[in-house]
Amino acid sequence: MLSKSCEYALKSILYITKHSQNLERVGAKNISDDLGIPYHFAAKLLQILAKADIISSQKGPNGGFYLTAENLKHSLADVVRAIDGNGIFVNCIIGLKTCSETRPCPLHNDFIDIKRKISKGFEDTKLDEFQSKLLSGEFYLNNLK
Amino acid sequence: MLSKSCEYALKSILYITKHSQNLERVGAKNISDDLGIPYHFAAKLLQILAKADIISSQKGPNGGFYLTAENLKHSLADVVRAIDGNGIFVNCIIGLKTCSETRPCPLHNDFIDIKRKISKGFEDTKLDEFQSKLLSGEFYLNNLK
DNA sequence: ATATAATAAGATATAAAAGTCTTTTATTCG
DNA sequence: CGAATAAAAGACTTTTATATCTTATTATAT
Repeated sequence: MLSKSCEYALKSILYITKHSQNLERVGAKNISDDLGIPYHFAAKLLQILAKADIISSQKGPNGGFYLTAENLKHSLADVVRAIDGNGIFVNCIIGLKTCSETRPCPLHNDFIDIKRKISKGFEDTKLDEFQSKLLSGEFYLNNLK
Repeated sequence: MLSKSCEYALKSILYITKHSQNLERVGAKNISDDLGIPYHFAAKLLQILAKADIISSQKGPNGGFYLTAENLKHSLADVVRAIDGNGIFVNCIIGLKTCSETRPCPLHNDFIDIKRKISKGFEDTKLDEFQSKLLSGEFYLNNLK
């Protein structure tokens, strides 16, 4: 469904959303340790997200990743697009490049609605609305604790 | 979303469904040529499907792959399960092994319905009901013609 | 018997994804 | 200023998925 990289990126941004209120910074090390993502791998993904303006970063002591009001307006779909591209939202289910409304594959009609639902699922989840939900603590982000 | 192998398998079974009425046989060569799947790769996938009793096969001259009434009762979900497993239907969207109803990840509730829809999409498409639809000819199975 | 075509196994190649390591740059703070 | 910190950047390796090819076996039709 999603690449491992994308899963990691989503977990990471959920982690930052939860652990960074009012511009508080979270280090790549914490993210990597708590979520069980290899450090350098996490760092790379965070850099991509920062470059795409989905998260903010600060170098140096007490530096780390954080979310501005602007950042918090992003949806999870933005994260998916930054890492995996938007194939999952638009590509033909059996991988036909020429599949379209006017030249549909046999499964096209059965899956347009499903793809719309997937799209909506990621699009509707904006980080700011999500933050309070995350803080409630009834959700789990890793496999260990 | 689906692995390339799974896309190929779905295309192949749709091809057989369309080109094999009443136990008529379709060669792996035809499938491979018409769908643009490397011959030996297609053959391997078809063997998996045959072993899983999703399609039937016949060796020797005029042999090939075909669908019995029994085979035609299968859904596309069976094909997906035979090739990719059922992860797409049940796995956590961010890959948490411990994600469940009682220990949900932050996205769990947003995606249970979507996963159900995906499941239903593949499950509802039984080959027999599908055959007439395919024969109408308003659907396309390859990128070329 | 011979030709056909699936079945099977395995060698090899290529590409993409995942993971690791090292160096550079920006920033804070003593 | 200089040392420490932490992100940025990019090179590199490993692993996994995909693809290609070879060779041999088995079943079946004519």
